[in-house]
Amino acid sequence: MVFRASLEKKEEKERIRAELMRAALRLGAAHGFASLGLREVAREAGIAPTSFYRHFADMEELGMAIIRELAGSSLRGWGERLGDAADGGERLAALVDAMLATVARDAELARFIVAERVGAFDTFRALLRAELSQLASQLQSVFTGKGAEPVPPWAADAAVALLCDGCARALDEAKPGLPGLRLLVISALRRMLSPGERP
Amino acid sequence: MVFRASLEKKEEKERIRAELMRAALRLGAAHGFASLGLREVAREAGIAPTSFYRHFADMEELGMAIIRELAGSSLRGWGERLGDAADGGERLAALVDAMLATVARDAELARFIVAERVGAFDTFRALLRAELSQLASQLQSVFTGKGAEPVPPWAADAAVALLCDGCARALDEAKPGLPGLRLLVISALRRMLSPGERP
DNA sequence: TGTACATCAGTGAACGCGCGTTCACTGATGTAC
DNA sequence: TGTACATCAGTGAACGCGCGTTCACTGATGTAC
Repeated sequence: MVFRASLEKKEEKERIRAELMRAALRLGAAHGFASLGLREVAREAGIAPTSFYRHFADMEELGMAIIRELAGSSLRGWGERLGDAADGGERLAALVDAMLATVARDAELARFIVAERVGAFDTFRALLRAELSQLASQLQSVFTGKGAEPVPPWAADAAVALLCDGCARALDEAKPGLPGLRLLVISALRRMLSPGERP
Repeated sequence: MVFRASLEKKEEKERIRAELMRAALRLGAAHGFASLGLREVAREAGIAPTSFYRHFADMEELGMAIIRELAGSSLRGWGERLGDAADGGERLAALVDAMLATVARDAELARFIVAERVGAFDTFRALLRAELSQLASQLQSVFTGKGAEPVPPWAADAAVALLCDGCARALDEAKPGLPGLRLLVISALRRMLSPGERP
């Protein structure tokens, strides 16, 4: 009973903390994260402005939590999908599908990732670069293992950049389910990662 | 005399207008364009807050002017350098050098371009996409003309994305003159645009 | 078991401050005749 | 040439408003004994 009550209290705090992150993503997708105010986010999350401080010291700390927790788990999910598939072609398709699934399921988070990756906030760029470099490492090892010619690190980095660009383009598509973009991104990734392959 | 005086007055207005754009780029590089206020920009430009309205209706209009005038002319410059060089390898080097020259000469503008290309402001994204798609068209025609295999449009778009990613990476480099990045970007562009070439 | 105390998430009042915008005004320059 | 008027970039005062932050408080939950 004591443990249960304790869990409920901590869960409630965690719920509000998550709500603050969601509120920031929701508002940030519309006007940009940099333009958000603490009061604006608290209002959207349904709490008093002063309660914000029970969870984060300021907006920058909130943004860092979004990157480490929400963006990080999404990007790690992409990497896992990459390892699941069987051969090279399927692996790239699985990776792109994971990316497109994030766009479909959580467009606000996807916008945050592609925007802050190159935005004005140094801290956010550094954290996202660290997350994305892990994906590049996975790409490199997965695609080097099978073929003759090893994938150079710069090609893996370029592939990640192409994936993020595809993510940004998917966010701007009028019809989200349009299959054209999916194939274009897969083609670009294949060209970058397996330049020696010819049909 | 009448014409000369008229020119001087218009030149002075143009000078302040340009100063407003520069001030916005300077401040935006530090905190993000979306976070900028009209008063903050006017202060940085050395004019009274109310004078801002003599040039732009609001911050969005200022941003659109930055894209159309400053960013547009820089990007058109990249495309011109692309046409100048002789063969394929030199052309890519010239393009990347033009991009790196923009980073060196005007890092604030470069940051604005790469950030707003994928930022939260729909208007800015659309305008920048239009500018960059011209560069993609030039890439496609230049690299299709010479070889056997035509460059598909998606590869030209991907090359532009790689160039912008290289621009963002150059902005984050501690040592700006470091030649390593230049070669990496050229390699990625070559792989994307001439997949059939083998030494 | 009950009692007394500690912890801590959420709150409302209050603060000083900078914001975007309006308005009427100044003064230099351009135009008409 | 001079004179009278129009234009218009820049300005300072003023407005109401939302901001970030502080503070002391409430009340539910956890802990000690």
